[in-house]
Amino acid sequence: MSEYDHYSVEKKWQNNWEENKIFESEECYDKEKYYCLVMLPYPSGNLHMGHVRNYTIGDIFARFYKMKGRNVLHPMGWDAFGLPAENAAIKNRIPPAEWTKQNITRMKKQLKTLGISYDWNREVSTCDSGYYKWNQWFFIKMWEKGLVFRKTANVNWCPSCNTVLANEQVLNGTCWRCKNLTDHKELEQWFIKITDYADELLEGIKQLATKWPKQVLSMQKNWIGKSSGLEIDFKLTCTNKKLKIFTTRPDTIFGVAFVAISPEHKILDEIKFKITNYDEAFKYIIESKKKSSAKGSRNKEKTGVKIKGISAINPINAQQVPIFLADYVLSSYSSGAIMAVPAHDHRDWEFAKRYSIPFFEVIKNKNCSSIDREPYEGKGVLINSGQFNGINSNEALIIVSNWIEKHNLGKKTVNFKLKDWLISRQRYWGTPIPMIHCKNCGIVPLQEKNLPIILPKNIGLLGEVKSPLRTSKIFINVQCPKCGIDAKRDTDTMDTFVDSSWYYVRYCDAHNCNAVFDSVKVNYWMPVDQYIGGIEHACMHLIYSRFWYKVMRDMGIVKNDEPFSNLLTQGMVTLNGSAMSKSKGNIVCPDEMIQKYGADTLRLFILFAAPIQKQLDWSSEGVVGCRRFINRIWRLFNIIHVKSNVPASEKTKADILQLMHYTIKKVTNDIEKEFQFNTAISSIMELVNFLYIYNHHSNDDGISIMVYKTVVLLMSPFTPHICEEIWEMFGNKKSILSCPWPSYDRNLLKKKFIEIPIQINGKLKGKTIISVSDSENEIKKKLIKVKKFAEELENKQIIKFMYIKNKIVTLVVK
RNA sequence: GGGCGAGUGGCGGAAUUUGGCAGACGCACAGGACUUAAAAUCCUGAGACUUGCAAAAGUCGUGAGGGUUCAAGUCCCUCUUCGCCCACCA
Repeated sequence: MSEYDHYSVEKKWQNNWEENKIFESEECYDKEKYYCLVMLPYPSGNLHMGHVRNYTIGDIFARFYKMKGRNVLHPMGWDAFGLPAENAAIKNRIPPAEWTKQNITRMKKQLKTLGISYDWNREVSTCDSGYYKWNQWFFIKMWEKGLVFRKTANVNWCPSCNTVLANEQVLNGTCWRCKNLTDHKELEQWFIKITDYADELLEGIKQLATKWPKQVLSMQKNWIGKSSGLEIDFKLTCTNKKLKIFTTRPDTIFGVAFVAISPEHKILDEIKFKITNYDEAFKYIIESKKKSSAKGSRNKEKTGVKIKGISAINPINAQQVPIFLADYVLSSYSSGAIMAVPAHDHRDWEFAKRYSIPFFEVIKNKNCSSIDREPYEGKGVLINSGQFNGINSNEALIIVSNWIEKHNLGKKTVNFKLKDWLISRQRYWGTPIPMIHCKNCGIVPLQEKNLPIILPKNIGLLGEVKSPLRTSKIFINVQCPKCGIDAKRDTDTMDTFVDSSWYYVRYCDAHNCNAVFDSVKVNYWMPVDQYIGGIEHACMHLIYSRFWYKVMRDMGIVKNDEPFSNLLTQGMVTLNGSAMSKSKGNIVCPDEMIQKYGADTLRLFILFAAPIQKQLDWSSEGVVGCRRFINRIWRLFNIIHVKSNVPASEKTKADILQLMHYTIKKVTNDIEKEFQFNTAISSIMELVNFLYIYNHHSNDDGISIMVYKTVVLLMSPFTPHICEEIWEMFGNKKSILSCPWPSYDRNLLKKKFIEIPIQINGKLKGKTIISVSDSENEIKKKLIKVKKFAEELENKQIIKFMYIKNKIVTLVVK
């Protein structure tokens, strides 16, 4: 038999699968389903090793569950809108649509050479009008429900991408895509009211507790950032205006030393005539604005300015306290103002120290450390707190809150860090927003029958232009659907995260022209049984999708509360420790590997090299080992038919059968429960190694062939091409995918004889073979007969003899 | 500063669920067989140190230190280093 020729075998089976439509899911709703989904890629032009890892993982699940008899849905599509296409267009003068299409064609071809089992019938591309029509449809539905709204706000602005960004898309003050520093701008924009679902998004985390990675859940929890507290009105002197502050520590209210407000606080305009040092304050406002948008906005140095001529009145005891403008108070969180209690909050403490503001303690510190040296942020008994003295913090939280509410001075509230989702973008390559601005009627949504609004093709993209759609007169000018007068279309496009917030339901009914999808189909396939992707989407895509699904549920078009039952986040593939990216030019392209070693080898290697949740630093060094293993499997086909003239002993036979059943169990469990593909593969390697030895020493081909077939079946999700080929060589006419996944016999899992270690005084002194049915006494008798241990125990007194069943014998001697 | 996770041979990693032979499997390495030779393949070796011609024996060993236990990579305490995420959220 010749050396394994991966090129022709892989080509053969890829064609065979396509011709026989092996990967198409059945429209058979009484069969148990399995929906396996990988995060859809952006068609950047080339597959990199991160993609290979991601899609191979998905393929293992898809093929495994198919063999387990499930009706598997394993679709693929393209997150095709977005800025890189536009940038490429500006740079190379290729229309974004064309550039995107070329890239999709190329990447699809690459995916096929990897042998991933996608049902290409359900392919979606978010830049197709047949897809984005439904973005527009959702937008209008949400507008009708009040979930889409327009407001003027201080929004994040990326000067390099020339567009606004959602909160989630600003990472450490930089743009999530281009990594440039972002700015703030006061602009009127489209928002989605994701905050309406903040509580439910948080609650839902409990439901996902064991099925999503902890890290993702804690990131989401942190991002949603719920905190319960009290909103309190502080009256101001010299005016009848009130200032709302938010606190989670009402128990410290007697310790308020000052009130701090954000320099961007709106009340400043209303009270400016009362401020005697307005010039100074105004200067500070301008400066802090500059600082916050400048580089390194996360400076820890707290600065502020005391407002003169006006003070705040603590409602609990009518004490007057000074008001400070302070840059450490966020304008975007709650009311943008706080009551500062330096004795019990480290930020207020730092500020008070810096500006020499006097303060005193109101919670007794158990550790007796002085508040002059550090603030005490723990709980304790109230002191210096008038009628509340002697009460415990936890009780005081409730009592003070009730007191404030009873006297109409404020109310209990809940605050979230989560902000409404800003979804308009001043870019071209995205879904046009289906709204019309009419002088008479205001904002008017398009009628459903007029959807989609097609994104016009002939737009001159010269860069630097904000909202390129403005330049198209044909696009902009329209008649108002309500009153008929000349009106203008909205020229912004939607954030591309809208596209990916619901694509997983579209796959269930990918080409429906009449509705976003047929609920019967969606209710069969959803939720996704296994979702796979990178952790970088923990707080963007994965929150948006959960939100969108809940909206669809409330629209009555889907059931359930959560879209993704199980989530697996694979680690990044890096090169010399840094992420692969086009701009760094350190992308390792899979094509070369596939050509040299074959897709099976590459798939096997990328799973074997490291646990999938961990980062994998790329090195092609171990690849040969995987290729060797594939060759060993290939060669076995001939070897098992060559009979040796030595009969196998009963023990050897029992051993190989035991190992085979153990391996089936191990591989099944590793795929199904543990997501540990590296150990699944190594256990198959052990079985193969043993099979080589067994076959060498035995004339029994029946067992060899049975074990070999099992190996091929177990390997087939990992290395499908070679396994199909061998399967066919055994005379099978149907794809190996139609063969049931091997099962194991519990009775054969256990060995009859095992080798166990013997410890004396905690040190390993030797090993002995025992029968699993031996009792402690039997073992004791056997052991004393062994010369070595007898010598070891000479002149010594056995204090303790322990036999831990089938694990260890341990002696304590003196 | 807060949260999550991790530290095991020359390297990737296994064993942590339920305390019980640390280093599975693979890479790289060394020796051997086959070959005119090479590649490929097959066999053998290998944590470190000490003693020994050798067979072998002993000591140490999972980031550091301490504890519980007959027994700790695994459990408890203290510390440390690294990675990721969030970061003045009152």
